[in-house]
Amino acid sequence: MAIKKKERAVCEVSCDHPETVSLAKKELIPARQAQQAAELFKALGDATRVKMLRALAKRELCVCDIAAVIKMSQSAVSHQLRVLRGARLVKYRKEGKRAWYSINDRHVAALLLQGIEHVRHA
Amino acid sequence: MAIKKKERAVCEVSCDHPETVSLAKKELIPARQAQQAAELFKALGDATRVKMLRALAKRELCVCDIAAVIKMSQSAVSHQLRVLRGARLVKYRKEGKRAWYSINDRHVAALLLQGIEHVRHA
DNA sequence: ACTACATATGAGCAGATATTCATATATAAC
DNA sequence: GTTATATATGAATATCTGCTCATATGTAGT
Repeated sequence: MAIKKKERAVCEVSCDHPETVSLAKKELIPARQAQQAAELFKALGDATRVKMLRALAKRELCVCDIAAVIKMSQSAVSHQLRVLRGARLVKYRKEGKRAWYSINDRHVAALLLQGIEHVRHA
Repeated sequence: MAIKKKERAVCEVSCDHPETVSLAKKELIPARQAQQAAELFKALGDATRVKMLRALAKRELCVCDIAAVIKMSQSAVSHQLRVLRGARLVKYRKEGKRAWYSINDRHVAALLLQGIEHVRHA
């Protein structure tokens, strides 16, 4: 009974196809990788950030230029840039008062564009 | 004064580089596309869904098998499958009581794997 | 030192999200 | 029909997110 209760806590149904399930379990993505991939996609999963990244993929821009281009407040842009920095999707350099942002590398750009292309043809 | 207030509502700073900004504005991704791409990435932006999709990319699985593989409740899996269906990331067929799910197409699989590869080498 | 400006950040709030629990729906076996 | 099983879904809840507003930090010019 204790055992039955424990099993229920994990999975309350029992239609399992043992070989398939054990194979799939062996090939299951490690939790850490899944979490990191999810965080990457999550950082891409906001319309404001997609607009920003798409613009930054074309050219380096300073914060207030980004704000002007996508028509959002400087504060909102700055907060979102922090998210993008945290996910290593953008890099930046300081020049006097300005901070010039650009997309981090071509892999990020490729991923972004692939997502955009996918919805364009769907 | 009314005008100044309106401008502030859009962008309260004024360090714009006019040519760069107007170029970037011209190339700005349409709002609708940005929204759709964001929704696509958002659907990929959860560790549970990444695990599910990664498993479904390898083979077709029924709901309770998915639950067993990723060790989550049937209900939680079913709710997440709805999200994945909504984003057209998975397809399914009914066979008696069972629902067999698989990844929708190779573009989705490619996008997923590209994201996973990116975090693996980062 | 003082002012102006560009950017970053913390608090607060409104809306979204992921899970659990209970239940509904649908199919199959008896 | 009744019962068992597989899946779907609604409600409730706790957590997270994205924005605004106010303010802090840092740099340049006077």
